[in-house]
Amino acid sequence: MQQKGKPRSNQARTEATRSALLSAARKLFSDKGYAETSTPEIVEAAGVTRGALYHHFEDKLALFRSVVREEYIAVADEITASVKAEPDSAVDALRQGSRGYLQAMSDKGRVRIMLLDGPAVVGQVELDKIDRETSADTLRLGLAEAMETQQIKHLPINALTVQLSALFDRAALAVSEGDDPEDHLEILDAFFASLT
Amino acid sequence: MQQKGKPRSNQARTEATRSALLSAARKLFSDKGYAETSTPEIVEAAGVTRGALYHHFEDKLALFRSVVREEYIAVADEITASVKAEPDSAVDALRQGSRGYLQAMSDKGRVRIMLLDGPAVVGQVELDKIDRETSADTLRLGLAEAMETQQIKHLPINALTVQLSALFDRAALAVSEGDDPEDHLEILDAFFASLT
DNA sequence: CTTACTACATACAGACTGTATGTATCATGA
DNA sequence: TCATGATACATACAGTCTGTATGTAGTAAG
Repeated sequence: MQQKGKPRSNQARTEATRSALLSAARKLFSDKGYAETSTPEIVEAAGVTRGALYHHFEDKLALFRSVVREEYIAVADEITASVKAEPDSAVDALRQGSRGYLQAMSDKGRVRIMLLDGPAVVGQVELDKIDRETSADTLRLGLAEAMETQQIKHLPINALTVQLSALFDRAALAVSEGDDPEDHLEILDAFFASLT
Repeated sequence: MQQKGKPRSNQARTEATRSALLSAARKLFSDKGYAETSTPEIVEAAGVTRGALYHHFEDKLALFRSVVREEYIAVADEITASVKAEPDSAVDALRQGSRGYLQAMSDKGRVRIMLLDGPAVVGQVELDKIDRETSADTLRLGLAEAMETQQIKHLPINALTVQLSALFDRAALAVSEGDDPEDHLEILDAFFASLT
C-alpha cells in the first residue's frame, strides 16, 4: 500500500492543481461574486495553498479571467450544439441560437460571472475579445453572410452584432432573475423579423 | 477677518461634507472604478477624514449607491430635456429619447459607473429599481401607452422595456469605446420600426 | 547520482475596511 | 446664559486581504 508520497509527473501535478483551482474558483465566484471571494477561500476549497495559486496564476484577476474564458467556451459549445446542422434560413439560425443561448445561460452563477462581474472586472473590451475568440465570431460572420446573400437588411455589421449580443445578454439576465424566457424570446423574434 | 473657527449650522456642515464626498467619489469611481478606489483616497480628495465618510454613509457601498443614484437622476433629466414637448408619434419619441440617452451617456466615467460597476456592485435588480424611481419609469409607461393606442405592436411590456434598455445601454457602452453613434442609432431605428 | 528545474509551502509587508471610542461644535430648554 | 444633550466629526485599532519574497520538496535530465 502506497504511502502519501505518490510520484506524479510535473505535468499531471500542474493539471490537477490548476483544475482544482479553476473549479473551486468558478463555484465561489458564481456564488458570491469576484470581490467577495478571497484567495484564502479559493485555495481552501481547492485543497491547495495560496502559494500554488500564485505559482499557476499571475494574480487573482488572472484566475478570474481563466474562469471567464472557460465559461465562454462552454456557452459557445452549447449554442453550437443547439443549432441544427442546416437551418432553414439566417433568421431561423438566429432563432435557434437565441434559444440555445438562453438555455446555456440558465445558470445564475454563469450569468453573474459573464454578465455582471465580467464586464466590471476584466472590462467589456477584453470580454468582447474573449467572446470572439471562443465563439469563433459566429454571430458576426453569420450576420455578414446573411447580409451578403440578401437574407437580411444591410446594416452596420459591428453595431448590429454588438446590439444583438446585448439583447441576448439582457434577456439572460432577466430570465435569471425570474422573468419568463418566452416573453423575451418573443421580443427577440420580433427583432429578427425586422431584419429581413 | 474670521479665523478658522467658522460657525456653521449642522445642516450646512452636513450638506457641505456630503456634497464634497459625493463629488470626490464620483470622480474617482469614474476614473478608476469602484474596486480600485479606496476610502482614504476619496476622503483626501474631498478634504475630510474617513470618520466623516463613515458618519454620513453606512459604508463604501452606500456611498457608491448614492453616486449611482445621482447619475441616474442626471441622465433622466437630460433625456427629458432632449425630447420635445409633443413628439409626432411614439416611435418618434423613442428616436428622440435614444439620441438623448446616447448624448447623456457620452461620458466614459458615467458609463463606467452606471453600466459596468453598477450592475456588479449594487446588482441589476436594485439598479432597475433606481432606474424606475429616478426616471419615473418613463420608458415603460411610454411603451404601454403606445401599445394601448395601437401605435406599436402588442408585446410583453416588461420584457420589451428591459430589452430596449439593453439596446440603449450597450450602444452607449460601444460608443464610449469609440464606436460611431450613428451606426448604433441606425440599428435602434430599425428595431423601433419593427415595433409598429 | 548529481545538478537543475519545477511546483509548491510559509512568512511577511503594505494596504484597506469597518468599528470603537474620544472630542469639538452646535442645538435646546430652563 | 448656561448646562445638557445631540450631532459631526477625528483618531486609533482590529481583522482581513493581496502580492511578494524566500525556503523546500519532488521531479527531470545528463
